[in-house]
Amino acid sequence: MPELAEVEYYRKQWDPGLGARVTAIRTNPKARDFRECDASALARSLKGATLRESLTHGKQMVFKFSGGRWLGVHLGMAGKLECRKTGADREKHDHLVLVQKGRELVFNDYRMFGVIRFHEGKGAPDWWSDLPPEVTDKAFTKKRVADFLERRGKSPVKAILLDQSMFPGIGNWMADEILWQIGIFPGRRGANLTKQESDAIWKTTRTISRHALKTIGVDWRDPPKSWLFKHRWRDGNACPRCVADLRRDEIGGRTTCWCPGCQT
DNA sequence: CATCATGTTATAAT
DNA sequence: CATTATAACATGAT
Repeated sequence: MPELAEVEYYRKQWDPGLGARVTAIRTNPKARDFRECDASALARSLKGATLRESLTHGKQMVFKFSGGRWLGVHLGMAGKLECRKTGADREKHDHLVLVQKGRELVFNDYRMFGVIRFHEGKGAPDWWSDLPPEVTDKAFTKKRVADFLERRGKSPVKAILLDQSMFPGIGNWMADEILWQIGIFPGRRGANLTKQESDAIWKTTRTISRHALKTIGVDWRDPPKSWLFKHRWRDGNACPRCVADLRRDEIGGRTTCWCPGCQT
């Protein structure tokens, strides 16, 4: 479910635990989410540590603890973070629970496409420090986007927008929204886009990301009704901007919603 | 029972 | 070798 704004929303769910010690850990070490780290070593190390800070980067999150302990969380397709009061019911797919006084910080992920990472050491781990510039950052430039469209020239632009090495945090709904707002058909090949279209992808990626962070990212509030967002779920829904009915097709390996009237 | 889901990646194909 | 397409992952909703 989560793209960059949803990830920001979930990051904040653990804010009540900032400044507090972790008194105990519960893990489900068999969960696929632990395929990149040792769940029992993580549990041993985090017990007694204090949660200091949390950050997002695209779809990635990191929770920093006292003693140079770094907990990485990727929500995959169905992961979520919750803060529950002590004594709340345990749920079926709670795979990591950080117990604090009066509360529990829970990672729940029924599909187990998420990833938990852990690092102990002074500096940031590679999985955090080696990430590409965020799309809202100054370092995310028109030129980087233009060069990338060229390099991925044979791919449909929809697939290019989903590539996390250039567009960290962009997912299926945001990619559709970007192309719909500009009026580009998602199946167009990267190399066939004009300079104007490339610049528009750069700009619209940033405006949509910023707006989503200010709405969904704050309190799961819907983005503006004028966006494709709320209209994209059923084939045949009317385009909010023209008379055409929206279509859903598999483009770039993912179900894609687009408007045959607006996107060419 | 078959299909689909806001994600990533190992492997196959070009 | 570099890039692109496909299958697989695990579970639940429709």
